[in-house]
Amino acid sequence: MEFTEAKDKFIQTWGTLATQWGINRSMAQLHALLLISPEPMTTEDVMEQLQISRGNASMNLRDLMDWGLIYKQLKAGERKEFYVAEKDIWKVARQVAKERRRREITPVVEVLNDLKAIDATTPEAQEFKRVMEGLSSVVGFADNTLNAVIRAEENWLMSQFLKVFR
Amino acid sequence: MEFTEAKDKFIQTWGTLATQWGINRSMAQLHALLLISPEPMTTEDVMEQLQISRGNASMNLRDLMDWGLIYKQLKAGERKEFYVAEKDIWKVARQVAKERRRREITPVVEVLNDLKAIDATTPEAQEFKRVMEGLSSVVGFADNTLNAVIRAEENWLMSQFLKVFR
DNA sequence: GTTTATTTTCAATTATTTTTGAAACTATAA
DNA sequence: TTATAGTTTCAAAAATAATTGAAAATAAAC
Repeated sequence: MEFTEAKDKFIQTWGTLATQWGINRSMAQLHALLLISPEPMTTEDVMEQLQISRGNASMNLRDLMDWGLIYKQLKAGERKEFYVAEKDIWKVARQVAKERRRREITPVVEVLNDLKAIDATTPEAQEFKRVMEGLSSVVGFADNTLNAVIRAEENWLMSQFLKVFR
Repeated sequence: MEFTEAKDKFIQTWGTLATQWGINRSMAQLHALLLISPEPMTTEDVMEQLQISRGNASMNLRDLMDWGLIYKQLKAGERKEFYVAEKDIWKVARQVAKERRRREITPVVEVLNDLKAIDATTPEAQEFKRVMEGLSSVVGFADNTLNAVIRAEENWLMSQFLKVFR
């Protein structure tokens, strides 16, 4: 396969995968592009490569910074801002795990805790409580797993352990 | 909190969470509703409870069956079809892990394998290859983790182990 | 066979999300 | 200070995804 073709396919594939996981395509494609770029890129660069507008680029670059996946870089004598992706791919994974946990899991854990506190008089309420308790444990498991990823660096053991389940 | 209120809050919360993970709201809400219902429900029942159309109900109930999260049930003497959710919450989790793996992870693994096979002549191509290899290992890790969940039943050890990282 | 109850399909509509682009803003340089 | 280069914002437009509803299909009952 041609390099240019491979690059396009990667950016495309990454964008599609992201969409299925609730992340918008431009954001994923920007990330993909910066990941494989050996050089820092300007807003102009990414706009041209992905054929997207300035506004779109600006907003999604900012979101990527909020997620801790890319950084702004200044070059001496240059007025423009350059962007570089975090290249340590495990750090990227940890960062994604961290953010999704914070934004999505934690709030749900709280709601579930509230919900399992109702008093179960009717059969419906009993069933409800049972389901809430079950979900709590599953969500708790997901939470632990994400934490395991987040702390994988400190826990060499973890990654070794998971290999067992190949 | 009132039971009816709790029920609504749960269905609402579940729908929102699902949206953030790329699953449509109706499907998630249908699932939530059936999960907490002690009795099998007809299409009419769910339409009324969630205030959605027949078409919407029909399509999403079918999707939920494709995901292996709910079952059709026939009642003697009744012409209508009844739906029940899989109530074993760990089975639900395994099923979701299984399906997402099959639909999303596996195809990406294949693409990445293709992409890391290009020959790296230019610095760009070298960087590209490096990133593809890194991503392969991360996606491989995700794959292993999902597999661990899928086989959790057989692997009591797994769940115990993850508790360490609480 | 026909009638009737129920489910499914899918084109059209509606809702939601994403993207655009130009104006407003910021900061550096002259 | 004013001009200039670059960035951000956000209302409007476009694209995408979800939902409706009525017609078609299916299947049980007669």
